[in-house]
Amino acid sequence: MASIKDVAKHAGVAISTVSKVLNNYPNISEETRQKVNASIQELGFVPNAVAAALSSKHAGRIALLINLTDTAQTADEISLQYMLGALGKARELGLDVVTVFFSMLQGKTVDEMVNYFRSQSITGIIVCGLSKDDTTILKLVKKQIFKMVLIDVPIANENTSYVWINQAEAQYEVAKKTMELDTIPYTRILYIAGKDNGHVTPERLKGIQKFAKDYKMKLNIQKGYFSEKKAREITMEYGEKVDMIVCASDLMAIGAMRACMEMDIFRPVCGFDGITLMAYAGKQMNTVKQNFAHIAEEAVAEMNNLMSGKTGHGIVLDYEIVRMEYKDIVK
Amino acid sequence: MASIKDVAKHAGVAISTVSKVLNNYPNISEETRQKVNASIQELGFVPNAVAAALSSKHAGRIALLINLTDTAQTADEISLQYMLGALGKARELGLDVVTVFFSMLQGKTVDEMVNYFRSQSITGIIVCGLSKDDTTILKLVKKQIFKMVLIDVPIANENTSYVWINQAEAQYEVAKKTMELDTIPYTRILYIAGKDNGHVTPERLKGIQKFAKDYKMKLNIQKGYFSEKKAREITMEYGEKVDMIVCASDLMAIGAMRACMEMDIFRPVCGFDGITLMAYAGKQMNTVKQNFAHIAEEAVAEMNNLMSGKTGHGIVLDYEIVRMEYKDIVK
DNA sequence: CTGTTAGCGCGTTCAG
DNA sequence: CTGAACGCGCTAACAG
Repeated sequence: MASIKDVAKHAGVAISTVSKVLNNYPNISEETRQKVNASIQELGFVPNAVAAALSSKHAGRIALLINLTDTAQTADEISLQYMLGALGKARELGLDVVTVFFSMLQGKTVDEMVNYFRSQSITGIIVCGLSKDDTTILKLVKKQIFKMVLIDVPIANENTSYVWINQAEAQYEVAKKTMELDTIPYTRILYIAGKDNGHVTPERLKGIQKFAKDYKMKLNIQKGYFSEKKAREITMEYGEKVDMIVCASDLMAIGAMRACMEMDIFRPVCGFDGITLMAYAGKQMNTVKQNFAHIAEEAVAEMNNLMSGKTGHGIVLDYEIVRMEYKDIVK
Repeated sequence: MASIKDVAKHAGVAISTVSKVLNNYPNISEETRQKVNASIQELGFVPNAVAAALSSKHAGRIALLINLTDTAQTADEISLQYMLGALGKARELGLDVVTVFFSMLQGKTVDEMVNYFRSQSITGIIVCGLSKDDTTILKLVKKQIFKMVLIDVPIANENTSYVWINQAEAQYEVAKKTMELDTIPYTRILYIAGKDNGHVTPERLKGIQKFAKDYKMKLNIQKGYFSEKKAREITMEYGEKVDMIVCASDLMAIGAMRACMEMDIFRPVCGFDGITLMAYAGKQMNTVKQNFAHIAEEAVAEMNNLMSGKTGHGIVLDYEIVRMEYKDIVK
């Protein structure tokens, strides 16, 4: 196992010189850089990330904090896509990532969390699925001890940044596209919202409210709590009295659609997220397709900026309005 | 940020004494042990995993290698459950885990993989979703450079071990339970197998073959490649001519069930794995429910054994035969 | 532009 | 049973 010392000996230079070449430091002559790189190649040397992390405090160990919502194992796709994007990008940027689930932090105080992350030499934290109920983690954000990038929670300052899509606009657009499928004018709309404690819920609500206003529609807002069953019950109760059902998540859209099918009525339903499960609803449905892997990639990139001393300014990414059905996914 | 040095000072002992307490070394008086533990509590000290990994070569940084099968985003639940179990148990045992997806290793040679893991100070690797096609990783196993624990691939020696369930027996049992739902004797059975390159496929096949033999049934074996669509096509072709359809995965069972519904025939169908999606098939179905999180926990525990110098002997875990339907999951 | 010298925080002999 | 001393592989001042 070749170490930096071996490379230095092989190239006939000092250890620190090798280190400087590795980290792209400025004051190195092109000649020695070549020489060192040649030795690195020859010995098949790969720098030891652990030692690097221990030595330089600034170095890039980051935690990927994932909130696995107990309500929906079927929405696991989202978490996994986050991870896929984040871990891939991190490796590309040479950052070491520790994956942490919310459940592993449960019951911990802010100080305990700080100790935990510090003990792991973690300096940056990316958070997926933060809700307003996670007060301890929100406190952690406010303390600004670590560089943090939040997904779907717009907070930005010197140590914090975020990545999300324009929720209000997306909610507006998917409703509009769904309405336009029909030529008959709609006048009544049922909106099944998420949880009050979600950061996206009020934004999406704004979107649908603007939509209802723009198109002069009567809006019935019900809380579905991102639950398939709740959405189903709401639809059973109000579905018949509206022209169209807009849901703040795919899972709820599935519940709503199932309710319609069971009542044997037809109402256009649309969802939000674009998970594969959507296709199992039984009928075609519109939804807002988010590219979660890409969102996570951008989050890591933004973390990299933050760690380089740049102030977070937040990143707004694109989405797509798509129409999904069973045959699309079964290949 | 309290370090081991602070703890030592606070407790009035040497650093090494604290270290010994932390690592449960024998020659420490109960009195000093108490004293040190008290200081640890008081200072909220958490050992720095990075420094520990650097210092002791044997120490526990392990990689969790996950194969995200491109075929089924909907089966993400399995991967995520593996991760949940593994990361939780690892934290409990004080092991540092690096999550790695197969896709990040694609195109790498064995030597490159070795370099990669070594550069991360990784000494143990847990592999989820290994197939016979992953020749490079199998070479890595044979080299025995790292301690490895394989899920569903029975290889055991000084540096390798595995965790799995009795595939043949489970396949037999789920078929039996499904048959017993009816009072009419069955004579023809359609088996939709997985991939030839899977390690579980031949085992499950053995199970169904024994079942067919024991109950004197005619067995039609078709390869479904774990594809929902393929299973659907197979069922379209052969479904009508059999009394019962046994599938080597839930996803294929869904495909088979959908085909039956479309052809408007009824045939009992059963699956394998117990993923939530199963409930979206449209009808009740039996399946083999595996506790993936627990499987992963055991894998980490076995890795811990391996790293302590114990020889791998493999671990066989339990499964459950369950009946799933939509209303079970919608809460 | 390059080499020397300290540590990072911890595990591990080996004297006492 | 305890503690001083050394080193893991690397980065980061500081000299030269």
